[in-house]
Amino acid sequence: MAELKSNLPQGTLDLLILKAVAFDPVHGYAIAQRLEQVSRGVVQVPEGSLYPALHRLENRGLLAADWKKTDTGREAKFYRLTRKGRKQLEAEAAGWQRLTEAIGLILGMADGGAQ
Amino acid sequence: MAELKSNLPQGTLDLLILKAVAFDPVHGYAIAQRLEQVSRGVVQVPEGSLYPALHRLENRGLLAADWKKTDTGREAKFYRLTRKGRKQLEAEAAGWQRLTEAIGLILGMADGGAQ
DNA sequence: TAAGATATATAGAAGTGCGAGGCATCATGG
DNA sequence: CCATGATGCCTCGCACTTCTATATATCTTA
Repeated sequence: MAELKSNLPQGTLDLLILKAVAFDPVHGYAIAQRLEQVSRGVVQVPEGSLYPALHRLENRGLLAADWKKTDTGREAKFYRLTRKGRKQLEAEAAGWQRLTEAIGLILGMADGGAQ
Repeated sequence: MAELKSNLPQGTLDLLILKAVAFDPVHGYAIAQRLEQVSRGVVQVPEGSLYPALHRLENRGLLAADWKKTDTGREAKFYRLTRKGRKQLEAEAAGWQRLTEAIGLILGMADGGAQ
């Protein structure tokens, strides 16, 4: 069994959370599930990473939260994007794309070809 | 000026260094320049990140180093991939691709469609 | 009443990146 | 002859994030 766990690079989790919340208010537990589902299990978010990240984003004013009832009738903290958070999401998404393109260039370097 | 500094996500630097060294032995200073050039300036590697990373990779047995003379006649530490390092590079490159695809799926989620 | 899924939270450990500094050599030009 | 800038290596310590482990509580089902 090789390493099937795909640890998220530092800073990436915030972007994913912002994106997961962008559509409609969701509570933490569901965010993790949503990310895992959409990424087909590649992205996994342990709770010890998720909740500190949510509080971080809330403190920075990128997320806001309200307590509501879930479908199952339990109280849960539903997070939503603030205006600032949406802006941040756009910026981070663009930055991510720039970065992946740049790294793509590097990984595309010939390493067996000529020079 | 917005944030023009492109911080590398944690763990990515190792991959880039391994790749930069994969073709031929290079010394640290040149690795940073190579990465910056190929990525068109998006990836920047400060020395405070570079040298600790090189030592890390050497200690893990992924890189090996020899002192040689550069074109300019100066002594420099040339790093090369070990067999283990090459294997690691392949694994990390594959992992990176899996990850970017997964994140691509997430970022591709509709968030502004309805409502 | 026990188990398992749902749901939130914190503490501590571990790892990484980066700024700031220090050292040394070589080429250039005043 | 000496100052400057580019080359080239290195370490210290802060800051930040992630993960493992743990604690708590509710609801459903058996």
